[in-house]
Amino acid sequence: MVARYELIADELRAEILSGAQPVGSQLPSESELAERFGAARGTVRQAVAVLVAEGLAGSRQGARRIVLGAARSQSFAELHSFAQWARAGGHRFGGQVIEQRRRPASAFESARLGRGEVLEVLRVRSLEGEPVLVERTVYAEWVAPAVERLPADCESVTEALYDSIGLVFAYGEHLIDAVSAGAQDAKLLGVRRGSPLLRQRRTTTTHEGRPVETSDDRYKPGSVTFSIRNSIGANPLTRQAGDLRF
Amino acid sequence: MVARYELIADELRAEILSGAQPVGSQLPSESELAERFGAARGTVRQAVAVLVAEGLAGSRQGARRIVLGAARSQSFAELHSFAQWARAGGHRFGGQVIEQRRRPASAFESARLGRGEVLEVLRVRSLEGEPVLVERTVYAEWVAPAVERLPADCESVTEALYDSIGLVFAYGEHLIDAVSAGAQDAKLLGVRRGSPLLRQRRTTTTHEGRPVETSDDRYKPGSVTFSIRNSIGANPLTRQAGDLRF
DNA sequence: TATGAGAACTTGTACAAACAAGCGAGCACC
DNA sequence: GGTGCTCGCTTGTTTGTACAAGTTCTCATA
Repeated sequence: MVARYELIADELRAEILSGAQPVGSQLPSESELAERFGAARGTVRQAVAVLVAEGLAGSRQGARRIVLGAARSQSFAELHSFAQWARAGGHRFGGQVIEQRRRPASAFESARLGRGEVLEVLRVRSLEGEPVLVERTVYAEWVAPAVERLPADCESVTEALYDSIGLVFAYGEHLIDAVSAGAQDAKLLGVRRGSPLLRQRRTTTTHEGRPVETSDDRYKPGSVTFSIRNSIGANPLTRQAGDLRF
Repeated sequence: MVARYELIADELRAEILSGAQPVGSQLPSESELAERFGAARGTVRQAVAVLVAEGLAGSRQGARRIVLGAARSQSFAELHSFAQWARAGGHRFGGQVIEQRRRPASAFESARLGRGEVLEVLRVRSLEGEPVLVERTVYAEWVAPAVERLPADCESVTEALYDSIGLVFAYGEHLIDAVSAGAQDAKLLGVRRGSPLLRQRRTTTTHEGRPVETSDDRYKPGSVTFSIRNSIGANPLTRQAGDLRF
């Protein structure tokens, strides 16, 4: 069942994206929307809260909400899965496993994924036929068998794991910085050694908080950009002093 | 006045950060918390929603909320202002204007900041005595006079502008990618030309949605990392195909 | 021992009502 | 003409209630 406030949010979002509510304009008041949709004010509030969280609208006490932007933001799945992101954007994409092996977990890894063996996989993902991303993923022992059963050119690991063992990636933590390309990175991405790469290190867990994987993803510059919209009172991105530990 | 749910959120957050609620543990149910704080369930719900939005806790229907992480996330001010961020982290920091001049707005800039002249400022920010950030900021015409009045070694531009003209930065959009250091970047940051830099391009607006500035900030690698935590149903960071237009 | 139904618990959605607090326009006054 | 105040509008906070929907554990049954 889809919630009422989601439907209302969808409708309002569509108006913003279509330009019916241009950037800079004021949204109708909560009471007006409540009347229009025949819903309680609380429900409408939840709906507009969605838009505010997406960065489409801005809100402050006493004044009407204003439209801040008209760009669609992505779902968790699209952020997590290269394949789902690329597909949603209408891009041509692919993937290929370069190397894959089991090994004992390092101290750092066992702190995140649990003790025992881990499965390390090196993949290259391409966009529009060009390699843009080197993915070094380390899977926890309990998912390793399922990952090993995947074909080397598996398009979407996320979807394949869901289909095979019902695994759902639910939470992620991401660290973003820049590094210079190592010899292997350079070769795989077709850039010079030492050229800049955008690095995204992530750890993903299931609903229950059980860690599934950590990954070191390196993007060729110019291929991908991360984007966030924030406001006073609501912002998710943080900046950390780098300590160069890993 | 501070809202009740904020106080409750503060208390719960403190418990998580202190380790009284370790990562992976379950939070008390809403009814338990409601009783403990003598508040309605709705109020408690708002409080835990804050923690979920901060990425500290995870939530799904039917199951108890679990603690996901124990790292403090930052306020908007800390993300926006280098000075406030550095101060909150207890770092030694500084800043210095290298160059500053007015010029007509480019087509790209007048689309964001409005027509007319703009003020371009080149700053270097340092952390623990070392230069870590080159900031190329372009201010809209209406804030230019206030910016020009600032001293060259102004520590916090954000705070100074608030004090002098009551300007509040309320909304921001951020694009993050990696670039290689140009000759000027390299000289100012003390790195080799071509070495990787983490770039954050941002546009900031006031409460009313009026654009104030756009900036191109370049961080020395290893000095600063961006971090976000996300989940199914709530994630603010997006990935964009790079089009190298600017 | 496994399986399935069920009950208890927990979070999600929706409505209604009331008051607090901030904003902005309009108006009176100097 | 400008200044300051008031009033209406709008969003923010809080409480209470009811039901929907998903999870987890227990217990009876095959």
